[in-house]
Amino acid sequence: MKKKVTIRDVADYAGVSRSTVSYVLNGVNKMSNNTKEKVMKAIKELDYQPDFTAISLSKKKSNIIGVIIPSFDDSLAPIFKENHYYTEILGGMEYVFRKHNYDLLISGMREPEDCKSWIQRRNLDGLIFLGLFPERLYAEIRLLDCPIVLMDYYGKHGDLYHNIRVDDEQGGYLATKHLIDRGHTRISFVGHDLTNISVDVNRLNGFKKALQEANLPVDEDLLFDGRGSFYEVGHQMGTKLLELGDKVTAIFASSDILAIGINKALQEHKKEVPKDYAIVGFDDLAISSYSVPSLTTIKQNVFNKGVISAQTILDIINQESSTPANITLPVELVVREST
Amino acid sequence: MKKKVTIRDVADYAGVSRSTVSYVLNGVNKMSNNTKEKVMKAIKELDYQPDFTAISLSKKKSNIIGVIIPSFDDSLAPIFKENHYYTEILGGMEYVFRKHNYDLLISGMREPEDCKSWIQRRNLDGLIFLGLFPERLYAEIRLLDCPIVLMDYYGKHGDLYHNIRVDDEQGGYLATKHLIDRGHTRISFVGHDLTNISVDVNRLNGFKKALQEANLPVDEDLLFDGRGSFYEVGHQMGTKLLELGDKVTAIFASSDILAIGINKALQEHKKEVPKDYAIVGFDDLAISSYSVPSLTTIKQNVFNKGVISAQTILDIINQESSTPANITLPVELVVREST
DNA sequence: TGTTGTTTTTAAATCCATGTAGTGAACCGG
DNA sequence: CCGGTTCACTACATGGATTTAAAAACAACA
Repeated sequence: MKKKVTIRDVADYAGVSRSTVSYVLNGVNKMSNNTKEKVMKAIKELDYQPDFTAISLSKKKSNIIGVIIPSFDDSLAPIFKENHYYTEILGGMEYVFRKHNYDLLISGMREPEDCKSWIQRRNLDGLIFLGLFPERLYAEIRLLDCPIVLMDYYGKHGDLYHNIRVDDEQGGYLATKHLIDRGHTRISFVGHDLTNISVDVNRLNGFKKALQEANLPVDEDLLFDGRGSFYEVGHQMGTKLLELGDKVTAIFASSDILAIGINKALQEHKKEVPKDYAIVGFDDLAISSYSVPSLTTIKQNVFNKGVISAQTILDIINQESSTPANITLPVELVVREST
Repeated sequence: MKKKVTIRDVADYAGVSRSTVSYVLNGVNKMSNNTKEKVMKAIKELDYQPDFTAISLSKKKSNIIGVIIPSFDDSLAPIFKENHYYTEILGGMEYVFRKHNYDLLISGMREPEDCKSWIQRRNLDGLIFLGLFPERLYAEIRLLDCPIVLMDYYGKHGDLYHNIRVDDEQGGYLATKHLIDRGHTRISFVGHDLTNISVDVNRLNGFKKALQEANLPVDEDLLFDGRGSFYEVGHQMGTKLLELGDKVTAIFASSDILAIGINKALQEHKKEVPKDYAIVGFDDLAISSYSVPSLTTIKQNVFNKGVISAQTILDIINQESSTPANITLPVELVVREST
């Protein structure tokens, strides 16, 4: 095991002081070309790799961003397993962070105190909250003294933070209007975790708006909501829908996984999609086009959402953006076989 | 912005030296109970959080494990997007690491040199290689002087590393035998990236073994292989299979996503599964049961694979395990609607 | 009381970089 | 040739912990 090459070795080898090496490395532009070359040569010949740990300690900056995802059951596994929305978004973040030499730390979260100590212990440069957390968390994290970006937050502390969302209401509207345009008048809405600050409420609002615009009644009996596994909820709701008989001919599900669960339940009961029931989902995850029939859905560019959240937090860190801003990304209807 | 509480503050507050605080914190058992209590009290009252960065620098240990995933197109996004195998496994790792106060850093990889410098810069305590990399990488990483765990590696450097796999050959065998038991004699194999050291080769071997055992010929024309997007490959191969007419009645796909692509293509051409074609996949990802029809598949406990790889690398770090060992986990046939 | 041995405690060096404050040399105009 | 400025570079303190080696405190015994 050979010893690690440090800045000191480079300095000695090049016959200069450590500060000089540091300056050359950090591009402080006042060294002579001669010295600069000597140092670069030494760095190359010794294969010197600066130590991020030492840099972090010295600069009080870790080049690490923490991403916090709500975990249940003390593990992220069920979320990773089912909700590909999260993993797709992480892909977008990783793409940006890698380019800027940042690393990405992922953690599930139990208590607000946990993220506080996580920041302090790891010297995190920023925190991205991905998903919906208990409302009191948003009050507490304000005190964290660390750049924060929220995603999909609709609660009352929204003005305090940078916030990336898509136009959920417009999405609900487009989905529902599409079904209406196809001639459907008895449309059901299936949501998940429909609290008053979730994305689903906004998708539901879009749903209602489209109905009203078409002078169709909003039948409360056709609105569904569930907790737990998205697929399971969809599957159960699909079965429930069947009991309603011809009171329903179309379904807007607030997420693709829900829609896929519904689709599965309907087909298990020998119903045909889209002949017997039309279904529209939301998200446009990869699996939506794999599905049989492929799923009409509201596409949100999840990858791009990850990219933008990453860029936003880097902007805050570099002081290029300071006043909290809501960024709302557009959505788009993608028509496939399920309608 | 209040200043961070350091070990020095704790020491002053408790009226002892910094070393004493450090000793108490690290459980070096030679302090008097009296001092111990004083220090603990100070820690609690000042809400002291030890700084991992400083600890890393001092101990040369970061409590961070790097997970390297093959990336194409300079981004992990396509992989995260499509191949849920990776994300499910990450869930298992995160579960273990969280319990042990380790964090998980994820990175795509381009060159072996990149991981070398990543380890050095971040002082990583261990590295897990998830997926298949160019063979020369496995020769080079041996020199890294850092605990390493491989997953799904079948190459010639296997003896040098701890290696977690499932019984791929047995899986291929079980899948194929199941199809044979169902009366199929003309069975096609669809693989992905079928190099001579991939998991797929072993699944193919199992496939061949089952055929031979049943005295069925191995028809090279029925063996397929593709590169790129799993779903796309499956979809293309599905279309190709149709051209073979009744030369094929059943398909064993070496991964669920392939199977789902095949299924989609077949159904687009009005073929019925399992009536016209029986399909068996491999992995048992969550989406396999969502699929229409739900997919018969070889279940590998992906979550558990993540758990075991995480535990293994922690064991190496804690010197509880030193000689490289292959761990082969069992697989299991899950029969669903597609056969 | 002095000697020896053990247990606690601490001062100071270390880990590896950054960055402030300061040094000496070259250069300038007068 | 002198005072002032600029330039190129360096010594050293700093960040927050660990850890070695040494000092202090205490105990036991003659």
